[in-house]
Amino acid sequence: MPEKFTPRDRARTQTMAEIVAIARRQLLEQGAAALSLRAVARELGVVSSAIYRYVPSRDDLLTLLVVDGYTRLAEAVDAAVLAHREKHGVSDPMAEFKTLGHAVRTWGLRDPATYGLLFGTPVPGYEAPAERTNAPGTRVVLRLAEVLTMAWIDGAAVLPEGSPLPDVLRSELDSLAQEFAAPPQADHMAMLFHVWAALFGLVSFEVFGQFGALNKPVAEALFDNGLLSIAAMAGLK
Amino acid sequence: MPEKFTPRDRARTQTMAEIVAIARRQLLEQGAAALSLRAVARELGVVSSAIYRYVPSRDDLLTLLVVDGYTRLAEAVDAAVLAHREKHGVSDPMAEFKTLGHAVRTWGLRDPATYGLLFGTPVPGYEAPAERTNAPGTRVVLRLAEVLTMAWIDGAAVLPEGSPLPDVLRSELDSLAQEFAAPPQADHMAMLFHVWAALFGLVSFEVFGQFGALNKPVAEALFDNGLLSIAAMAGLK
DNA sequence: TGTACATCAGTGAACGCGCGTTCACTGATGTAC
DNA sequence: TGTACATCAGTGAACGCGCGTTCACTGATGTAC
Repeated sequence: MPEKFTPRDRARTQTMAEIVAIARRQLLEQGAAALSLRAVARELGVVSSAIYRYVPSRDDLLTLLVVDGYTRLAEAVDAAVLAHREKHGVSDPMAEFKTLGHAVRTWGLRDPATYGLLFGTPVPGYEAPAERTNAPGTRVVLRLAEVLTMAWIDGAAVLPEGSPLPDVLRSELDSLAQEFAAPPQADHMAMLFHVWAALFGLVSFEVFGQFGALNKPVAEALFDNGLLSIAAMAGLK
Repeated sequence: MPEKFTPRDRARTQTMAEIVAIARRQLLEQGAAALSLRAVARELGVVSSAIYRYVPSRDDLLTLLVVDGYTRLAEAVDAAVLAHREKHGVSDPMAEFKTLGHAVRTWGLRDPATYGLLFGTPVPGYEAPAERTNAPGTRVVLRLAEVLTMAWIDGAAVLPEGSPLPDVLRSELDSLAQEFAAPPQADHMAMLFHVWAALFGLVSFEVFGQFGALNKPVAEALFDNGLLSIAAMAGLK
């Protein structure tokens, strides 16, 4: 049974895409809490009730934006990392890590509202449905895990030794490690978390304006230097 | 000219405090964007226009909350660090750093809404007035700077060497270092930033629920382990 | 100490606004025979 | 290929709601003489 796409079908998917695009722009201009179906309808050039043909509720529109945001971020990151591999091979994990980090930062600065929706203050009264959100939401950590794991496995990075993990934590991380395919030990999982959090901490401070006014080249150099320190924390040189 | 406090004066300061407390609770329940003067007035048991005797506008109420939040956080951090010094003397910078970190985390988890107001997505359309916000907003970094600097100076911590900072960054950080009294070099300033960002990245992920559901002892152990890694990044052992 | 006036907290009505969502409807597009 | 029916996008009116802010007011509290 070959699927047929009628003009109506095509119009529908196009309208859906337009709705998401409009919502994204409004998010950027006024924040998640101010996102309104009526405003989207208005900009779409359609009466306010018509929007319900496409989106069942305001919360659903938010979910659409969340999924779209995670996906775009992951695609930006993947594209950057894979392009780097294309060019230089897989031999330089430090460069890959920096590429990944800069991709996150660039994306966040370009679309701070969506970045905030994904990594900032939760929207009050809204909880993203895990079954739609988990898969796209974990793509970046998984890529990060891949980069670090390859380095740890082939010896390009050596985890600095610290005090051993407490047992509760160790067992929890060991079972979590299964899902991540690669990192061999709980210590690696813990470090992965810390690197992840530190990276997004750096980006969040800049995107949310916590640093105050730094001019662009300075901010960029500071971030780059931060990536070096974080990499060193993970034993990457 | 001795100041007299009439009953009216006392009533006023008390009402002001009550307004801030109510606003803080509403922030917690519904988020910054939903904070409304009318709702505060309602809960205060007063007609909606009466609130204007105390707060000139909604934005001003937000500023009050921001200042109050920074101040309470700084006081929690200072109290924890100073209590630690009281007990153990000043000789253990690693313990002081961990104390500081845990104080930030505990405070953030206890009042996630205010934490989000200070360190999360900016409230759309609102910009905190720097002249009221800067002083309380920098207290925690300054304390962090103090802890790290003491360690760097007396040799308890040694900054790992990395590639030299680019010139733009170095000169910017050198001039910034003046304001911070202590860290002798631009490299220290850069590391201070990274530690600061990494610490708040860790806390933000947990407060904002990015980690998903971890039970309490696990989350705590993971955080504690993260602090160790961050400290190591700064050369603290 | 007592009185006249000024200050201030709180009232109640009103303004104009935008929101999410429902509903019965019209007319165009698609489908089955 | 032509017709009858079903599906769907979009309309327009309406619902009940909460918001920030202004204004003229009343009555209690504070201050100066």
